[in-house]
Amino acid sequence: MKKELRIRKPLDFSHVYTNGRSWVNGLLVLKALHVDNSHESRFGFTVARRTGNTVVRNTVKRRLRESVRHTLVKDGWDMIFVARQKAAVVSYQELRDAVQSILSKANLLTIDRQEKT
RNA sequence: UCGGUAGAUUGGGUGAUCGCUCCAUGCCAUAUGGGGAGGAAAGUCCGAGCUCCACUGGGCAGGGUGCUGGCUAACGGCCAGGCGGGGAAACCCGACGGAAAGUGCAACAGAAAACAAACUACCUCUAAAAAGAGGCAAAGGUGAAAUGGCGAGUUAAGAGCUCACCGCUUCAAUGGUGACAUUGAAGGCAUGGCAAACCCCACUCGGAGCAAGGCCAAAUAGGAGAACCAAGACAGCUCAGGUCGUUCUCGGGUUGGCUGCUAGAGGCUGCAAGUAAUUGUAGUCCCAGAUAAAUGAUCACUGUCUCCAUCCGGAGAUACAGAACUCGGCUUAUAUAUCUACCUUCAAC
RNA sequence: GGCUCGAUAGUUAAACGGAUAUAACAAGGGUCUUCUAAACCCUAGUUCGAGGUUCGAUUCCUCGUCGAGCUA
Repeated sequence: MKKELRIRKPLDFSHVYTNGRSWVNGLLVLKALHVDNSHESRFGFTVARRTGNTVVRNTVKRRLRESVRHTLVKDGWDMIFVARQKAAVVSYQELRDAVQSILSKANLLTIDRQEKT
């Protein structure tokens, strides 16, 4: 995922947390805020310290990033995925299904659900 | 062999597709090539480099280390040795200076807990006995710890009171750079324990940390007037000295980027010096640089181990853990697998 | 990233190296009461974990675990 597509500033994070809508799943929490349709959507990932040690947390983040990369989403949103504690245990496949289901619940997927190549 | 001890290494591999990040080259919507976690990257327990602040003198505190010799940039690290303890042995462990400078502490028990004393006893005298006076500290019991140990002599009974051996202290000689060891002589029990209690002695330590520090951009009035060294700061406290300034009146704003940043007390191989830690020298290599955090995801084949199965094969597991300025150590966590050297109480051959 | 602290009943705290680890509140049981409250009595700690010093450790030292605070 390119640097421009990641949410990087603490100000942006707190902005989404306070003003964005949220959806919940068994594994994930999604916070999203509509900004502007002109540019692509940006993503942030949060894994709490109690989830596990650094290796586990990094692995969860990488899997989340990878599964979002393989999913087509609408433009113009800032989204933050917060991993819950169960997300450290499950496999990549389950995590990816969770990401897709929570995005469809939020109605942020494009109609064509095919993977990017 | 089993079992054990010490040290070292390893920390799965190959390929495909799709990505992330840094560097180089060319081109500027991108392409090609190359690099991309560890032995502990961890804990932040020590030490150093590097950067800024302080660096004028005096006084008083405070921290650290603690057998000896060496290594090192330095160390609380390492190597070698001494002493003490543990083990049958290989080997392992040790905050291992000072208690004859001073102060303090030792609950309960016990007669008595540190400087002298005497509860039950033992002996002598007065005496029928009880009791009293004196001698003594061998035996008893208490306790974590009890005034050298053991044997003999002496004695009213006993006792380093005397003697032999052992221990202790002092002195001398020899060996060793030294810690210390060995030998000899003398003393005649003085000098109990605790310093991870205060403390004394020797050596040593300025403070803060890459969010250090530097540059740029943005923003802004980086200012104006009055008074004073009274208070404050200059990084333990204090005195003197110096510097910054401080107080009152009027009046504000920022949290981005670049750099530091990776060629170093560097790695690997050989040779030489040294018991070793380590050092010297020759050749060769360039080996992460992110900043809400890169080093990944999926698939195939395969290595190792476990279980199931007559076989073909199948299922499961594959540790601890993620760089954040950089090194040298220490400590802690760690599935396995491999190699080298050594030991022999018991058991088997 | 760096620095500095702390951990004791369920909670908040106390403790001179020597008590059966103390107090308040909470919880449970009992006494009292027709019942409840109040009052009184009783119960419950691996002193965060592992080592060491010491005759003896909550206390002193070392290592670890967890939790706070400060620092731009």
